Amino acid sequence: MNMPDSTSIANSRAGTQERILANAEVLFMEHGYEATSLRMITKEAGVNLAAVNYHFGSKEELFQAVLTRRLDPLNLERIKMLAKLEAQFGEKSVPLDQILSAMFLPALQLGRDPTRGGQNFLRLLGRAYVDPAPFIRQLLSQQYGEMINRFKGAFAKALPHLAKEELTMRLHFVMGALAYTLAGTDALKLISTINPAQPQDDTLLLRKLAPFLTAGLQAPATE
Amino acid sequence: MNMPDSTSIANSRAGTQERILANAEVLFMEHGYEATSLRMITKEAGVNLAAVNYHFGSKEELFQAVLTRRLDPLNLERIKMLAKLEAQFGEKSVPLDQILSAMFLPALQLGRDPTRGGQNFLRLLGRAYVDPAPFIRQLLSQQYGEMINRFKGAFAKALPHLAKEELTMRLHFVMGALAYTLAGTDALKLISTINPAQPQDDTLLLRKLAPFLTAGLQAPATE
DNA sequence: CAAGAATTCAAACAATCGTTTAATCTAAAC
DNA sequence: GTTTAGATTAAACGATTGTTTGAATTCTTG
Repeated sequence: MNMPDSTSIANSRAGTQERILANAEVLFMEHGYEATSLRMITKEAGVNLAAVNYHFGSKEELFQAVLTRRLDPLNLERIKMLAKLEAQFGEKSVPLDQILSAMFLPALQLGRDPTRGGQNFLRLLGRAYVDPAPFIRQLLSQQYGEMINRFKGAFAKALPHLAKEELTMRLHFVMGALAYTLAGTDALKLISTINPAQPQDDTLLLRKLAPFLTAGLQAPATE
Repeated sequence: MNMPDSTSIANSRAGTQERILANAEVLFMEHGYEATSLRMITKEAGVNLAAVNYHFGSKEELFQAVLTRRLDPLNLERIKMLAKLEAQFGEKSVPLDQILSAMFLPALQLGRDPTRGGQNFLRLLGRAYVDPAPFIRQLLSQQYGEMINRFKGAFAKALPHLAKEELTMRLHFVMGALAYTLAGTDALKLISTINPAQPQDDTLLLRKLAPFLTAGLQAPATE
């Protein structure tokens, strides 16, 4: 009788599933995958311990669900944005800063939107980039594969002076700086003590990153 | 009677301690801190399980020992190299690429030297950069604090057009790209399939990174 | 309302974790 | 050779891990 939302599937299910996902996202971000126990998650979510295995199957599948829920739409958005730019510029190559903005802007918007995970998810993503767990590496490569290849083509067109191998490496550096930037407020404190009183402007960091990477990508090719 | 090496401390001790450190380095790198158990380490090292607690006190202290053993000399070398450059240029600022080389060259040499941990340790270090564990974050900040501040001064002198905050962020990006580059051969495969047959030239990656970062650091300041 | 599927629940599962204990062994000191 | 401190060992500690079970409960469907 009660129908809290308009989904066609059972809604009592959506309630606990959503609570698990939301709390797992935060806890995985704070402590990492291995150091986060299912008991921490279920306790924080206010659901029974067995609920994770019932709804998701295993801890690994839960992590996968946490990641793909946000990552799939994000990467689709990026690809759509790039496609629009490519259509707009036709035969000409899309300018470098606009390619980069197609990568960053969707992530920026997601970071500002708490209903889509916000900053929490971006940090979780940054962590996952360097997690050694094989199932995470495999998950990321299949989640990112298509998006990266599409962008790689656009970059190659915009940077014709670069050999294919060198371009690959530079994209690697771009991803690294991006991942590291997303990964942590903590890490910032390592370099210097940024005024902790002033509210952290997360978008500022990413807006400063784009010019840095643009210049790096445009650097002359090495011999 | 038997004296296998010239250390003044008991040498049977140095044997197991060294075996533990060496194997822990590899395993921590492969699986991360949390996912590596003391039983994996002691079994691989061929020593008793209790040996870790006896010689190092705890798992955390073992990890600390693994890190500082390589990191202390590395950062000292970097500082010494920078000091030499600063003495050479006197009042003038040290050129940007030479500052960067003072950061990278010692790491490069360490990566090529298996007796100092080689590529294994560099990857472990890259992982530690983004590990959420508080004791790792604290350990790194006290290990890196002095070195980073010294280099920050040199960078500020070489890039007078940058506001202090912007410079801090750019150094953050530099560390990110470096950490990510060090962290993984795996991560490379995420971006593109680099010919797996050809033996991976680890130094190539770092030599390509320097021009990229130099250009990024020299980018005009944002408004 | 009754039948049945879907979900939640407390409890226990076997396995593994880091750490500690006390006995055994080694090797140098007197 | 005896003593003594240091190192290694097997075994067990209590706690926690992810997962499973079967009964209790809730919800949807006829």
